[in-house]
Amino acid sequence: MTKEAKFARTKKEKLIFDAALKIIKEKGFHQARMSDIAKEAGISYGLVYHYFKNKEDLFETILNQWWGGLFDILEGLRNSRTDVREKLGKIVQYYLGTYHRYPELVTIFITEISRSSTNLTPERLKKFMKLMSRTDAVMTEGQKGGLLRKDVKPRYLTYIFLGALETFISAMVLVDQSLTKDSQVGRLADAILDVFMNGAKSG
Amino acid sequence: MTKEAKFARTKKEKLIFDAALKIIKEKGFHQARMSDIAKEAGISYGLVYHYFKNKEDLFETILNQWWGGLFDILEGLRNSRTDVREKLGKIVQYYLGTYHRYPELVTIFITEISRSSTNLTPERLKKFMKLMSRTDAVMTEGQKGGLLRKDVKPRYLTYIFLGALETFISAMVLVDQSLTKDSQVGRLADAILDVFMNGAKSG
Amino acid sequence: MTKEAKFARTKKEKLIFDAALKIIKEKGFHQARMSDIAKEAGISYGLVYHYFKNKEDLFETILNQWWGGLFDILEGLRNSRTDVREKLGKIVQYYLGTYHRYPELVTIFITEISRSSTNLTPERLKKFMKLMSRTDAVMTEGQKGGLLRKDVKPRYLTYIFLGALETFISAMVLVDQSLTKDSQVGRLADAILDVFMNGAKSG
Amino acid sequence: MTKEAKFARTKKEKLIFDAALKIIKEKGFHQARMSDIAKEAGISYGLVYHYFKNKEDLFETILNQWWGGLFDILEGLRNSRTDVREKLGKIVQYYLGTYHRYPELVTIFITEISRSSTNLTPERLKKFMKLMSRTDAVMTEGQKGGLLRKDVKPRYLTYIFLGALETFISAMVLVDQSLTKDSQVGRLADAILDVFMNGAKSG
DNA sequence: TATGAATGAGGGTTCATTCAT
DNA sequence: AATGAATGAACCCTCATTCAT
Repeated sequence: MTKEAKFARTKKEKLIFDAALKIIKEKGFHQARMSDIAKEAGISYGLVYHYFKNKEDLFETILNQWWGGLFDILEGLRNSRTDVREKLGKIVQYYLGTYHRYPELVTIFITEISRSSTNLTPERLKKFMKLMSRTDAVMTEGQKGGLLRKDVKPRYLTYIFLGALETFISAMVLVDQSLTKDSQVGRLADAILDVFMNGAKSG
Repeated sequence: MTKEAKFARTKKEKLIFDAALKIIKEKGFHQARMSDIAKEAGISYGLVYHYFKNKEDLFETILNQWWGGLFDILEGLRNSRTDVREKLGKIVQYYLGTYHRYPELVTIFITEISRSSTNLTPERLKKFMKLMSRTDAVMTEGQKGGLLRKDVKPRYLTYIFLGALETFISAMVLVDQSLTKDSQVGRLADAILDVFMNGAKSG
Repeated sequence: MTKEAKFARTKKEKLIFDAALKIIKEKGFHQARMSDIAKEAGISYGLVYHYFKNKEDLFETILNQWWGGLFDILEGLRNSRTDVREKLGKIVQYYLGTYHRYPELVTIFITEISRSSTNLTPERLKKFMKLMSRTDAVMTEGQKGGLLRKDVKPRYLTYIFLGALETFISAMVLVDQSLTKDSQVGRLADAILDVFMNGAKSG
Repeated sequence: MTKEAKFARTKKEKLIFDAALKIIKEKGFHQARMSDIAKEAGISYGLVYHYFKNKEDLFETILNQWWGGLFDILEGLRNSRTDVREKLGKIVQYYLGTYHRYPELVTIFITEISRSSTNLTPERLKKFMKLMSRTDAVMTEGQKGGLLRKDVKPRYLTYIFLGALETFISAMVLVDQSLTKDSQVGRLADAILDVFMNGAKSG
């Protein structure tokens, strides 16, 4: 089952979805105009409202696309026996992998949600907090298992880990770098993880 | 010379500046209304235009306040002989110290600029790139001096370092945590730096 | 010949008609949406256009249903030899009787047409004027026959008579009162007529 | 204190108020467009929103103008010792007098409120019910004092009285009749009252 | 300096109507 | 007959900016 199957019941819906993705990435949530999206999708203005209740609904659909996949991953980590590094690797892979196929989706998440408190409805904050606490759990588990240092709060490790990961991606966005090969994705994931685990220090 | 002196030629100007800071933090750049800012400042909205050319000008002034201080620090690092860790510490201190005194300013920078490509005018992108390359230089220097690992591109180290730092702060913003004591600032700075340098791994 | 037969050539047509009646009563002419009507009728909204040219046509059909019956009555009064009170009684009975069977139809007539100049197309005004002049004729006849006072213009008597009648009904609508028994209708008709003829004064 | 003083704090407000009155009379509440009102008032679109929060607020202001005066009258009747006929006369005079000076205001009340259940918000229904019960009280008092017949419910008398009055006026509106002389107002009032009290019957 | 009235270009949303299937 | 996707003209409301006082 592809990711698209989750939301795109019709071809037009997918068309609008992708157009919205592009426009929001360019202009941000608030600046994205419905008319821009319609034009980008090559359809009439009113048709957007045929498929989505309103702007908010369209945006929520987009975000849920991201959150859905992410929570699937996080859920999978809960009962998994793999070690911390591998678990964090799964998270990195979700970010990078999704960026590989849906660059705009990841960009929107990072720039419009992960940071901007402006767009944080209570509903969104709740999801965000869930991401944090799930990652915390991985960190705590790592500390208990003796793999992660105990002198730093798990929440702080979460901040640093996710921050490194997200900024990495958003910086790539700025210079419009795309991940065209799967090997690239793997190497980047390793770099991020390795620096997080072993530090930037040499030796 | 105080930071205020750089821009606040008059008391009213400072009043507007601070009001804008607060409103932009709450609502974001685009959502911040001039009338909100005027109301917050306790003046008529016509007067804002007496002191600032327009919305853009007001926002640019605010951002320059941040950039000015940051570039002062980065400039100071160029010819300094201190080691890498200390140099990065200076950057961390600028972020945290400014957050201590001007929480909104740092928040705005991180949420509205550092990530959001939406607000990136060419002018702003230039400044952003300068921050990147200056930090790159520190990393490169660290690699040459044998202090930083050489198997990761300096630019990548920059991403990870700044990302960890910025997300740390923006996450604190979300939970509305403030840094009331200088000792807190120091400890946080150490934690961030230590994890960046030595990694999250125990032992 | 039933009233329905006048317009409802098909079952679907009747379905739409009744749905429109209900929706218009609830929301008024302009606020009634074609989609509401279709949904109420349980059909697709495209089909409404198969049976009625457009919104205006549908509404006109509804109003003609009312006017048709009313003019039948009024026509019957022209050459009738019955006295004034009985003639006015026939009018009252048409209003109350139709309200009994088609509450919405009467409501719509009173609220959307009888009063509101908003919805008055020249066509409708013409019909309205016809009602007035026909009632005038009854009043004039009553004056000539010595049954009605001559010191008040027939037109004024018409205003007062129809006004009392219509407000009576529209007020009942407000409190959602329905006429479930024929005896009720008769009593109400008597009350209205009696007050109109003999006045509210005691004795 | 003039009626205008109650609402029109500024000249522009009055300008908008009068323009709205005219447009609403012509098109009805829902069909009245803010742009029409602005154009009619000879001002820019946005200025309407400077003086009135929104369409609803503007319309409410207009209706309160009517209700305010009417309730003043009704309140005055409560403790008054004058007889029923005179009390009802006061009500008639308020309607006709206001129509004399503000034809649109009365028209709007009758066509858009008194009848149309479409526009009846709970707030408005409350006011409407107050009018009814206050008039009921006058009728009841008349019955107790032996002046009005007791075989008809007070509420029914209210319906007939107000209905006659309102239809009288709305019919005048239809034929665009205006009351230019005060003497006309008095004579009409007498006619309505006399028919209501003594009936249409001759002798 | 200071005020807030005034302007008008947008942008979100609704809904009657058409039309391909 | 029947469906509902598709269109686009309206219409409400916001808000940056200007300007007379």
